[in-house]
Amino acid sequence: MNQLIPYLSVDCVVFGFDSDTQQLNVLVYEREIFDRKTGNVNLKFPGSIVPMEDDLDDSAQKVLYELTGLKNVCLKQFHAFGNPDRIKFDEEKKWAERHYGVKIDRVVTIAYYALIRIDKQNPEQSRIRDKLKWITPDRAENMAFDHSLILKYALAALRKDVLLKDVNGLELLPPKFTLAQLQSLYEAVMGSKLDKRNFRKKISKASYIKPLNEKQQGVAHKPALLFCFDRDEFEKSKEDINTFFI
Amino acid sequence: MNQLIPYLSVDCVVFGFDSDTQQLNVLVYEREIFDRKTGNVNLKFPGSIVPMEDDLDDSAQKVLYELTGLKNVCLKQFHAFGNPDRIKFDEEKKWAERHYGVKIDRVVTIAYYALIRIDKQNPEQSRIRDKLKWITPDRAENMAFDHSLILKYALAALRKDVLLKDVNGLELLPPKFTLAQLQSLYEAVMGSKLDKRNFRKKISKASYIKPLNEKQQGVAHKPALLFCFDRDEFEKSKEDINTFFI
DNA sequence: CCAAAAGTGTTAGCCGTACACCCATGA
DNA sequence: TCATGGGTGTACGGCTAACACTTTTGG
Repeated sequence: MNQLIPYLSVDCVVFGFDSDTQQLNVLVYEREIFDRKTGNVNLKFPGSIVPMEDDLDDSAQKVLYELTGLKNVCLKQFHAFGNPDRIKFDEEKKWAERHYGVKIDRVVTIAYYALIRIDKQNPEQSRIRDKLKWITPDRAENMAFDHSLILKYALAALRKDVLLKDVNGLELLPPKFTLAQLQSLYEAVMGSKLDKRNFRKKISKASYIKPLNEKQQGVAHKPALLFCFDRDEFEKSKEDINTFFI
Repeated sequence: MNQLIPYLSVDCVVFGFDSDTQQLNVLVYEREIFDRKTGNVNLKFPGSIVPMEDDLDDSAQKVLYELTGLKNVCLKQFHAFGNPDRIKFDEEKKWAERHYGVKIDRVVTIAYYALIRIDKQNPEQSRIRDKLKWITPDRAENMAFDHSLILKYALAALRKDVLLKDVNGLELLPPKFTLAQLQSLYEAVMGSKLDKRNFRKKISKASYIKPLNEKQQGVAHKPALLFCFDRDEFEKSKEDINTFFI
């Protein structure tokens, strides 16, 4: 028997920021199914079918928890993908059927992005599972289903949300960070270079980014002052946006 | 038999702008079902269940076409609403079942907003059906299902998209418009007052808003110069956004 | 003492903001 | 001639953008 209405799933584009390479990364799940070597057909974003009784946001949080052991992660729904042909091949359908144990012809997915810290010291991070790995967005062509498209949308949504402070990119940084890390994060998200002095002048006016009395340690150059992020001040500062771009 | 997976629907929040009252309006469908007089429980946004073989965006376009006779309307998906309890009452379920002819326990809806011109001269507008009416957002408390919440999200999404030029508010104005109309549109969308002279200075720098050699007629005051909107210039001008709000 | 990244100031032009009066038209 | 909304300019302060050298540390 074929299904009569589309299945519903959530998929999570998990962003991390690697301060060493100064690049955004995304967490992908590696399926070991096809031996076609074209592109990244074995890579997909982690997701799951939404059970009849579960809320969408809860489903997404659950996926994240199972992957990373993290709770209360910054998670944002950004688009629903519902092209009837988004599961392109029969073998994809079979994979999905094996994976979920139901017969599947069509799945509409609600996509979320999440911001987490890539933090090798953090014990919770060790829960990031086998079969999951970080890749950079430019290596994400030709993923399974329409997941390369989902990533494009996720990046655009992240950029938009950061521009309007709908989300805070600082979720991607460790609790104590340097201005250089912060700048390279903004550069990675916006996809453009910024002037160091002008950037610092601007940031010094942001009440929600606060200097600590603490410096970097063990670096072979002048140690940088560490800063932290004040969530409450950030929330307050959102109200000041009123000008529009012509 | 109860359903095993959620139904999927699209709902459309259709925005229009009334230049006379200088207010945003939304198009609502009036159900004549309940005689509870609490709030607007009989008002909902037009929508439909998504058939197994239809694309989400196409479904939304179809809903709009059936309502207004308009094609190629500016239409933007902004959020999926999937709380398992969003259809709150048994009588709501029964209404939905009568309306769609299937047994319904849960519906996840993908919400779109659309921008159309309220234009009494336009013959296509005459196709706006009985049972549909324009109301202002502040009169939309307590609508059916979670539609009051959907409206809040729609307004926020519209504001955000207009701020970032992801969408053009000018879709709400007639092809030839005055700067006063344009200003009151921006004020309505942003929810704030703007200074006339400063607004005009800003607009005069926007390459995509072009003066015509034509004036208002039949008004009991100095007739205003008419302007029009250049879609191509608008698309080009999007690239200039690179600064972020601190 | 060398390499590496941190940290810092000035200038010029542009943009946002605040503010008040005359003009063209139809009634 | 009056009521109505259209249309205009200026000055100030703050922001953006462009640009290069000194400082501190570990190796």
